[in-house]
Amino acid sequence: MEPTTTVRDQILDHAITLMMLRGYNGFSYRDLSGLVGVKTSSIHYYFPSKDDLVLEAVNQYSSGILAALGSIDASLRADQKLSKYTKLFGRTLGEGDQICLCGMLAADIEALPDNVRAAVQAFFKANESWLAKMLAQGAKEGTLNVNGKPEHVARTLYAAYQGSVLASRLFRTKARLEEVETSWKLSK
Amino acid sequence: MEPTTTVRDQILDHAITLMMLRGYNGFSYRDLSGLVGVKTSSIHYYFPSKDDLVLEAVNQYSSGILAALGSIDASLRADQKLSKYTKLFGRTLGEGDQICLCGMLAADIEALPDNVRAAVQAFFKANESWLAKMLAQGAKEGTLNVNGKPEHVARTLYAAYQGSVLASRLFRTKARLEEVETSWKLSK
DNA sequence: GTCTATACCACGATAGAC
DNA sequence: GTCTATCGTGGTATAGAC
Repeated sequence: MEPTTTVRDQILDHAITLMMLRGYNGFSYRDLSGLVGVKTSSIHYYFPSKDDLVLEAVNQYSSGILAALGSIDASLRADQKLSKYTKLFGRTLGEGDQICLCGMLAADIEALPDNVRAAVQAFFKANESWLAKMLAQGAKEGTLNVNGKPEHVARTLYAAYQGSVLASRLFRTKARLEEVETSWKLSK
Repeated sequence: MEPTTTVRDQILDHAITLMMLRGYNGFSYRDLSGLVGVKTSSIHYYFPSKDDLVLEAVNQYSSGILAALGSIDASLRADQKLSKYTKLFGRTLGEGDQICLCGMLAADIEALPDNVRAAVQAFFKANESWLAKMLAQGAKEGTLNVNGKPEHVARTLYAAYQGSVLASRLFRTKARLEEVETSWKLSK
């Protein structure tokens, strides 16, 4: 028996993928119509406006990533957690042509309503707060290079990940993403 | 006597500003028409296609930034150079709503032709190579936190700047950009 | 070099039948 | 819930007069 997905979920999934590829202004209801196999008017039934669609896409994407973050074994060393985090970020790259949905929407943010901005901000903060805890642990263990307050360095580290996934796609190489990890790891 | 700017230069300048604000798909010939005061057909006279316009915009933007980079006093300490670099990046933020043109186009890269991708890559590499030299100097002086090979750390540092300018706009605070600097500076 | 006029297509969105 | 049909708008681009 074929695993069934609702039309609504298919729309949402394709919208996420397309936005990670081309951004908010780079995909259309027509694109989704072709991918899902329903007319654009049916998509408006589920998501009356494009802004509605984007907001729900961010929420779904965010839930998925944060759940994966939460399932990282808390008993690992900090440098091991950092490796897991890099892998997680690497997965968003897909075939090498996608970037983090929230990084992409941060680029498009001036065209988006406030509720989307708030959702993207929340995603950033959740990541930064997870990284801050990890850095604090790494500083204590002596496994990571933490030059400053953890919450402070965490924001820089997260920015480095967002920037690196952008550069990885630009140069078509995953290496740039992995370099972020090694720039924070201490080899004693 | 009024300082005169050619129509062509005005188009280019406004195109750069608009793209730093809303990206490649977020501005139109009509927008430029309103800002410069000529019809869209006149813009096509100077830049036959939008891709032509973008390519020239990148080249102009790149020249300006790299010239500013080149004019940073070579005799400064590395940590002082880093501060100058942060200021340079902060200037691109404008009223707080703009990001680096090449960072923005990196987000839109899948919709752009190869010659634009090459130009954006060249801009990234030029910045990274400047930062690598600065980091090498900082490691020798003991003024900067360089954990790894300079060329390697430089790519991470540049990614952190690109990511931070994105986050600065998202959260409407310049502080995030300035944090990058302090994450690499050593206070002895 | 700038204009008017226009072609042509893509877009988001809605009304209403089924 | 999905469709057909359509509306209005905005987009890039071109032809041709001035």
